[in-house]
Amino acid sequence: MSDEFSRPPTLEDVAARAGVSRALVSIVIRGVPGASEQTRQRVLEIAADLGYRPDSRARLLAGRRSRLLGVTMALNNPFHADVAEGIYAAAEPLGYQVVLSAVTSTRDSARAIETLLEYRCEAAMLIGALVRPRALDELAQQLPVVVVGQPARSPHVDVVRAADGVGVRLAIDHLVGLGHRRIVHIDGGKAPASTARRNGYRAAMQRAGLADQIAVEPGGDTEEDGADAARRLIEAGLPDAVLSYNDRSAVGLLDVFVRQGVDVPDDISVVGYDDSQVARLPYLRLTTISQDATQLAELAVQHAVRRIEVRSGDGSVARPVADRETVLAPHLVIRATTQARSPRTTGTR
Amino acid sequence: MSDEFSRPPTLEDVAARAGVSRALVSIVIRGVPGASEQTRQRVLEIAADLGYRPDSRARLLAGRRSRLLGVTMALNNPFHADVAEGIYAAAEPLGYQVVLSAVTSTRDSARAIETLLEYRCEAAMLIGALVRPRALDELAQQLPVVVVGQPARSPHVDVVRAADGVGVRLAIDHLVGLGHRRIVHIDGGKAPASTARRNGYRAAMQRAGLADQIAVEPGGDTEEDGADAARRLIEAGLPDAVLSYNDRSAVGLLDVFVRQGVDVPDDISVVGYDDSQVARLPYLRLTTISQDATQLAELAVQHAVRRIEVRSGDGSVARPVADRETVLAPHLVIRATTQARSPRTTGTR
DNA sequence: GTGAGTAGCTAGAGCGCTCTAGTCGTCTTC
DNA sequence: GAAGACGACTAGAGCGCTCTAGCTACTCAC
Repeated sequence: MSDEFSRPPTLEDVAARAGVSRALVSIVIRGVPGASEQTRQRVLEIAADLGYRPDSRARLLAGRRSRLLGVTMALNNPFHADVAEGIYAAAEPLGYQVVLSAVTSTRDSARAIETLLEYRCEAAMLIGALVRPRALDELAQQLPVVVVGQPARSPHVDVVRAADGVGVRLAIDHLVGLGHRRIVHIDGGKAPASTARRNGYRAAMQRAGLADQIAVEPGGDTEEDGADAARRLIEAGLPDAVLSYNDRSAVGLLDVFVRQGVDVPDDISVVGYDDSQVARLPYLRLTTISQDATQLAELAVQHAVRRIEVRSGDGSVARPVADRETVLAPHLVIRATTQARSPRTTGTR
Repeated sequence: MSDEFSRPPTLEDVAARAGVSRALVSIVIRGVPGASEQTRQRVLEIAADLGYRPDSRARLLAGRRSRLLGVTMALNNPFHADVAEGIYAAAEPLGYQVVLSAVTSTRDSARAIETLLEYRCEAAMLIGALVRPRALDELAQQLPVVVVGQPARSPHVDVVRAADGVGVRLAIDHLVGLGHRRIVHIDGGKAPASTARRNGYRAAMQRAGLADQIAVEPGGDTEEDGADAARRLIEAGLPDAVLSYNDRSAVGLLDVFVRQGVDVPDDISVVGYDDSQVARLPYLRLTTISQDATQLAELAVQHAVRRIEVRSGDGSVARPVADRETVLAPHLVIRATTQARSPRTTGTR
């Protein structure tokens, strides 16, 4: 009873039981060629019988490569969670393992990154990284770095993100196609991508011949910001449609509209941004712009792996290294909050 | 340029530069006694200068203990995220590091647990574990296991969770105190804790002398389930108040109520369960029952550490081991969706 | 002056793996 | 039948740390 949990078996134990060398067991366990089918079976059986489980600390230490992909993320951010899920899914088929290091209120990103370095990850993937450019550069000197979901200043890191301008234009074109002309943009304020989205909105309106209709309403990235904007909009007279900085803000808009008797989409069309979980809620069904977290994740893993392999490849003839930055085209997800301007004349599809 | 990222410095490198032994540098880096203040400073300086960073793989392998706490969680679950944050916060002061292993759509809990074992964690903490009792028992034979947020069948694992019966009673007592009598429970269907909450509801109603008012409306754990229930409620005639299985279901209820012109809380009071992020949204302000993820996390870490230390302590005189299960009392969070039955006579506080 | 105690340091044996450089026996090839 | 190739296996040197045991020089009590 005092030995409730005994020391886990090692390669040595398996080797002894099988009457072969440690090295051979290692070969069998790793599934590499170099053992006869017969011994392979026997060793595998004994290993299973003993409950042998490779010790990843030792394995990592002894191997010349760790095949570890470090990922930092904010635990409470659903978008980060989606990307992280995608990274797991994309990394395993390529033979890489993922080390998650969370950024929380008691654990800043510097600490999270430190952990990745201590584990000797081969690359660091920073989701929505809140890292100072200087620190980013410094990190990039130690291992390949991929920033996911945001632009980054540093020329030494890879970036995988969605094109804000394109996303906004998709939304505007959709609304214009539905016959709307007075399309207001609810701004994101100080939030990361808001400048890009605001500029994208202006350009898209201009392109649609609606330069005279350009109207940016101050906002932010929370539901409350959206709700405030909605109240001002109602007071000032409703436009045809609204393009919100993000889904959260759009949810605030919708809430106020519903409570004030403004029907969406009969009275006004609303488009969000992000295609977060909330946009898909059956009672919300928000039309929005999707950043496709899964694809972002896939590309981010590709970037990371490419950098790793360039680095470990022979340095003599430098392989052509692809672009530092991959910008994805977001796409429009049409749900129930947008509709043609005058249902009577245009029909609702 | 071919050596863009050079091999990170080791203890050996620092020792050579400082003209001392590896062991002494180790002593300094770990901050344990055994070095003079003078050498300590010098070594630390050189280490910083070289950019030395301990290799956790080697450290883990060499030490007799890993001081690692393994945590499995569903990445996209906000409640899990809250608990994980709490675990990080509680573990570090005790000198334990956290290894996160995510459960995703491409990575089941067995795989997640496997990873924890390969890292030789000293305990496994399973948040909202979807693990078969048999597998749980098997796991518990290998290391201490703490299940967080859910009851568990196995007598060999620790459990830290909130008391559903108490939570429901708090909600009912609150509503009764506000003068409500016709209080309907929207059921959770097949969801984990729904039986406990349903029974708690019945008991609490009985206790309040409202046995004749007991009414359980079928539901589930999503917004849609809540919305369906709301529609049926409106058709059948509104009760005084509703206690929902969880916040998500309550959000569905609120949405339908608002759209149908039912005023909350004037016409009906609504109480959710979980105190998830959504309940706190400024435009929702849902009265709900909080499970206090932070405290759950703290207690879970305490359980884990206690088991670890009992195990590593001398097995001769078994230390008294506390209860396997800690059940926390949830508490009521009063927000804007509950109100006294008749504001005119009772006042709203 | 001797022995004990102590602070500050080092040597060296692991930890559980991977990987290189073999060895040994059997099969081909001309 | 000698040379070479190949498949199956082993020995042993690390990987970068921690930890025990021991060594040296210095202090102090008696």
